[in-house]
Amino acid sequence: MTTATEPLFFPAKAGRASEDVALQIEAAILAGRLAPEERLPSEREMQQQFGTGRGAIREALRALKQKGLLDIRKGVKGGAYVRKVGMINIGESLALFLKQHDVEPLALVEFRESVDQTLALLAIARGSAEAKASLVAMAEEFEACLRQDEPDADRVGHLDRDLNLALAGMAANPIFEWVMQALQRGFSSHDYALYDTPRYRERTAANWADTARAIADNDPMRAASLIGYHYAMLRACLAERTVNTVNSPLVSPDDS
Amino acid sequence: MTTATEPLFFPAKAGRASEDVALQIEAAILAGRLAPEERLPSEREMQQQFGTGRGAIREALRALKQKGLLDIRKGVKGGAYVRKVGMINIGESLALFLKQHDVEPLALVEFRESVDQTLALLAIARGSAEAKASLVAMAEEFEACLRQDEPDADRVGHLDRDLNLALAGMAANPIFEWVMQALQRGFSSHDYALYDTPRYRERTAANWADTARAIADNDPMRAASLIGYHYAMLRACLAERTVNTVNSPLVSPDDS
DNA sequence: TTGGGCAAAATGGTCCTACCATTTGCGCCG
DNA sequence: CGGCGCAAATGGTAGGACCATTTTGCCCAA
Repeated sequence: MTTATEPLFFPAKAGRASEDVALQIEAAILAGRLAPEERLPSEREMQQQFGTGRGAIREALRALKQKGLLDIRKGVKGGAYVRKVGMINIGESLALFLKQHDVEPLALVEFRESVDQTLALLAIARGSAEAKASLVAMAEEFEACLRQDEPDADRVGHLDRDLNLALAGMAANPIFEWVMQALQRGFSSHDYALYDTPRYRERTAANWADTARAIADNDPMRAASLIGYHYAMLRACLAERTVNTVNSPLVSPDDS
Repeated sequence: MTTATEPLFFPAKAGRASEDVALQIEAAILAGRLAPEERLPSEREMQQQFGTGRGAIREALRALKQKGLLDIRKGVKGGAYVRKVGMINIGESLALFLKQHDVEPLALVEFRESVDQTLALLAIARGSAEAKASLVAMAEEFEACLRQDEPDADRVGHLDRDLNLALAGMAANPIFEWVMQALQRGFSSHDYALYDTPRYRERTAANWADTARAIADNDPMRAASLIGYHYAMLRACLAERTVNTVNSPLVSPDDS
């Protein structure tokens, strides 16, 4: 508490001033010296603290914003705010990857099946009774929603997403959550295909509910079997719409 | 071929000029209008094509560089070059995530074991005979390297990385390669712990070689068992260095 | 007293201009 | 013929001015 106005930033320099600035700010964030939701000094202030031009500051902030660490607002009370979350903008990286390589849907399905199988095991082993009950409730709500003649596509997508994330959360492993979060954007559009096809819709919904119950009942083999069935259906469904959707958007970047 | 000097970029826009510029360039890259290794116009040229100031151009380029789409060089013949690679800066995202949440190493181990098990199955099923032979050769070279009294840490790290990526490549699924690529940075530092401990070193090397042979012999159960053993050792090794390294760097960002 | 609207201040967004640093390549000189 | 250095191209930085947006609060009117 000796110095209330700790410098926090050193005058930086080395030809790559902007990178230096970015590194210092990032370090301050990761070290916790800048808490989430906290506001950084204004550009004109930092320009003096760093002893550099405003352009360098702006480029550093732009990079950190792109990196997902900052949130920049205009107007008085504006400025750079430290972003709280972490999982964000990962999905964007995967979306970019999918766009550049236009990877076939089956590869995505395959990967997700692998993750889901492990996830089910971990969820059974570590999920609390409440979490398991909640998962079953969600799955049954999902089932009810899909049984309707006119399912609300938005709601279906949301419930499906929540189900997957709930399952990932029960595994008590942040990496799985991270990957799941990243994958959501990329494959949700394919999952929708499953729900759009009436023939698969009911079976898929019932299967989800059965899977949730198997997890709640601590029956790993049954859960694995049901998950396998889910993806078998998804593969079949995708096979049916072979070259039908030649150039579907696949993923939609939302730059909010 | 009607217009040799296709405009390629529209003059744009008010308010969010830099974002607009970034979007146009990104779109041009993803649409293939800008090929990898191709060089964009100089900042001073683009500043005219876009009808904007140079600062806006620079901020856009900075964002795209951070995004992993561009590579910027100085001097004459310098400028912005479209990056060829695909796996881009995913690893950086994960490294950031690990730093922010300081996730325990065991979570990482757990996830990678899950991925590796699937990877081995896919490699057996899809890997060509040449690829399998190559994997065995690499594993044996790795083993030889680790048997030395004074293993070259750099070389060990490189070989370990190449082994993992080779395995991922044999799965013929870009997503697995993508994830593996992402995990390398965050994980390698822990793997090194295994190789630094003499007691585990030889066993680990031999185990890698055995695993490669099991894959080459199309023996999935044996491969699975060996992989399990690898991670059992890694867990034990990590357990031994419990709170010893309280605040180790874990991952080191290299902004080359 | 209270409500609404307007003005001022803070702050990011942009443009401009000049200059510095680095890299490449060409031409000059030995 | 060859090496060395200078000039041009280009990104990197500095500083200043102005615009756009948003918040705050003041002032006037009902």
